[in-house]
Amino acid sequence: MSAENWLQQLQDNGYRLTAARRAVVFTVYGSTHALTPAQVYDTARKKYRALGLVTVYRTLEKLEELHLIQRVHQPLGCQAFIAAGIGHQHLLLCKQCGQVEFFEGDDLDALTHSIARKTGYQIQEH
Amino acid sequence: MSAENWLQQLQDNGYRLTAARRAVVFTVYGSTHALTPAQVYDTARKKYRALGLVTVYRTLEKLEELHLIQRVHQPLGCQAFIAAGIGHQHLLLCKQCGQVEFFEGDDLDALTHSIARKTGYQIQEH
DNA sequence: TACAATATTGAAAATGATTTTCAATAAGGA
DNA sequence: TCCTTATTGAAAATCATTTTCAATATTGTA
Repeated sequence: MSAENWLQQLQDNGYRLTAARRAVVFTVYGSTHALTPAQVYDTARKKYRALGLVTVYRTLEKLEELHLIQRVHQPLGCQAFIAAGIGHQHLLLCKQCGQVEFFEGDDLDALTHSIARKTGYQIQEH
Repeated sequence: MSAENWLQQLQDNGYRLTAARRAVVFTVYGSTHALTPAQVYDTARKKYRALGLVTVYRTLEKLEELHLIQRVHQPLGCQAFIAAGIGHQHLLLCKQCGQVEFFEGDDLDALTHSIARKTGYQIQEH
């Protein structure tokens, strides 16, 4: 999955391709770290100066909707985003406190079941 | 560990005992769910009407400092708190994205090691 | 290629949560 | 009881996010 592919998916879903969106897509796609909207803004503005912060928020919203990025919660400022679907991801979600944890790897099913058995957590999503 | 014990710890650490703090302590201590500052405010004000939201923030801050409560990240509004140290808790923390997950139970050590081995996550805290 | 319909834009204003400031008050040691 | 000083709540300030809106740019169609 390439950055161009993300743009293609935006277009396929009826969204227009603009310089602003390209800048945001290439920024988030190219990062290995979770980025806050402000960080995306700062970085993407190096590619496209006229970019507005509002547009960053709106584009991230759409990328999340298409499951191209994943929302992640930081200990402090909260709310950061990172490219989704890198590898095969497993997600543990606590329905009570809302915390999530996800792992990459292929043979974690037994593990998650084990955790569910031992702790009472239910595996809600996978 | 009782609510009175929390008050004692506040006092032992040089903090004064006030009606406002008592209301906050009893509220958070008595909840099995993670509560947002606003929720703590609403509930605690039933015990002590004159309570201010600002004081809730300040008291939560101190309780967290003393490790009596734990900050937890909600999917949406973020920032909620829950009593810490209920049972024997294990905490998984991802240093990259900042997400945490904690479990109760006693025999998860083997599990966390296993997870660490399989996923490359390092067990940072316990 | 030119046009027209309309999605998208950035700026500014609005909102909502959290933090800071400050003068009045209350806790707790002497 | 008195005195020092930590704590208080209200209001103002700050910061992130969302909404509003008129100007602009994209894309399908001719």
